[in-house]
Amino acid sequence: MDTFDTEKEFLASYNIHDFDVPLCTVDMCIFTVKDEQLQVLLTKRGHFPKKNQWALPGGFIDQSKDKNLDETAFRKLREKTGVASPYLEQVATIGGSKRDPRGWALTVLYFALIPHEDTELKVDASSLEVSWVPIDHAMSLKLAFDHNELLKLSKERLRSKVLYTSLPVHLLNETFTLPLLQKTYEIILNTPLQKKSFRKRFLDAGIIEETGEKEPGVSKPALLYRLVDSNKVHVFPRTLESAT
Amino acid sequence: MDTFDTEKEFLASYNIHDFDVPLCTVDMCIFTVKDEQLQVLLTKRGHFPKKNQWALPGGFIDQSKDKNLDETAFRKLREKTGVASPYLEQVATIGGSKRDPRGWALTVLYFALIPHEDTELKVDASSLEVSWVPIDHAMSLKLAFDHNELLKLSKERLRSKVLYTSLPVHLLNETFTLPLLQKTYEIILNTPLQKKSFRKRFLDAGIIEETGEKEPGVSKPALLYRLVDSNKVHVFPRTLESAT
DNA sequence: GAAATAGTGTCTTTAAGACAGTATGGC
DNA sequence: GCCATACTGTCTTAAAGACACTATTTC
Repeated sequence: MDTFDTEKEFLASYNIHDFDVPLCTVDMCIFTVKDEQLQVLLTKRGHFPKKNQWALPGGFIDQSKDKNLDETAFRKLREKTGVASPYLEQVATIGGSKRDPRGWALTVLYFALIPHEDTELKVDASSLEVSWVPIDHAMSLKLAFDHNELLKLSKERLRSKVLYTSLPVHLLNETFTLPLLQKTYEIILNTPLQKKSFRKRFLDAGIIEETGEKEPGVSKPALLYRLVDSNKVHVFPRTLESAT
Repeated sequence: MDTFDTEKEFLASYNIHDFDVPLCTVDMCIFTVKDEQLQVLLTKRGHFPKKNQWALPGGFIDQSKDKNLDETAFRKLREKTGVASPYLEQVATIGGSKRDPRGWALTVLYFALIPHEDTELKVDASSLEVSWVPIDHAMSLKLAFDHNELLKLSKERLRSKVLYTSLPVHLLNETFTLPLLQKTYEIILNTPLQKKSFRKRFLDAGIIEETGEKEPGVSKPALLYRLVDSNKVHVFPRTLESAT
């Protein structure tokens, strides 16, 4: 070892294929709220392995297209949904010898939040079908690889962060009403919330502002709000007391 | 594509070396509190690339030894410190084309918390030196690869979780006093805390119990406590109001 | 005016911050 | 008894929960 005098010499002789390398992918848990339900995007796999099984969308890093990991995730999301500006967050990285029949495999799991109105589902070459699936139903399916586990991790991360952050805003359109936002929280947490404290929480935080418009509806119109800074996630000083 | 009729046929012809694969490593940010300072373990690299530079300990997945990613992290920690039961948590996974001269490289970053009394630093084949370095000093060094960035991420994750969890308990021995625990929080957060609320927080949470022993000292001895469940991290309902 | 939904007033509860006071050990 | 440090009492403050109340729109 280290028969090299300089880093340049070392690099000239280095070949990654001399080593055992794990299979390496990015998988996405893409969430939206649609028909008063939290839903996740699933694809039916078009190729081996696990051909014809439902799975989370994902795939390999493209070393020529992706300058970094986040770009891989953005690309996957765009390929399936056409959405360009989601909320995106890493959940975890799972690796092991048993999770993929091809060998030691590692996947970087992301979750994305998008307003479902923005999406136009695309069946690309790698999938036979692409569909929104209500989360409880998705969990009851037998997904490919360890994707049931990945989905569970993502759902738990989402639920726990919803208790103390402004994340669900990213499931709505750019302008939204407070009653709709509260409803979105309630759907994700599966529990009713107090109107008064919910409104106070957001209004005191100074993270939203009135647009001046109102949402017309069947009764009294609600004020429309937008985020003051659409890239910032607000962390509240206390968690909601939510039942499970 | 898909000239295969069965998954078995597909797998028989699959060879990972037919594809562009990223370099894949695990890096560790190992924290302890020693001499009233938050310190991190650094190693001076013994091999190319970045030979002779200080870096976070880390290395490749060993497909024969490591059944999953966490085992790689545990193994790395054991190799450097001899510690077998740390608190271990994934921070993030960073990947990109520019971070390693060998090519597109991905690293799974973990942080570990250990009581420094347990450690026996080991200079193994891969490093010339291994040392605890106070965090501020470590950040001022020019570390190998993007390890300054990895260190910053880990430090921020630690600081933010210390505000609402019981994490720092894992920096202490199995039995500890509340004044020492408070001191540990204050060192990490770099701010004094209120004694009364700090004690109430822990005692009301029901996560620690008296051992019946006392810590002898220069004045009134403090009661010794231990964790009721040493594997559980407690999440408090509110964050501490800490200045930066 | 009735129905429906948006939004407010106000009281309670919980847990943190501030800070002064008491307790208990070594010497 | 004195010092140092551990521990407690008690008041204040911030933000959530409960829930009844008022406001504004469509019909």
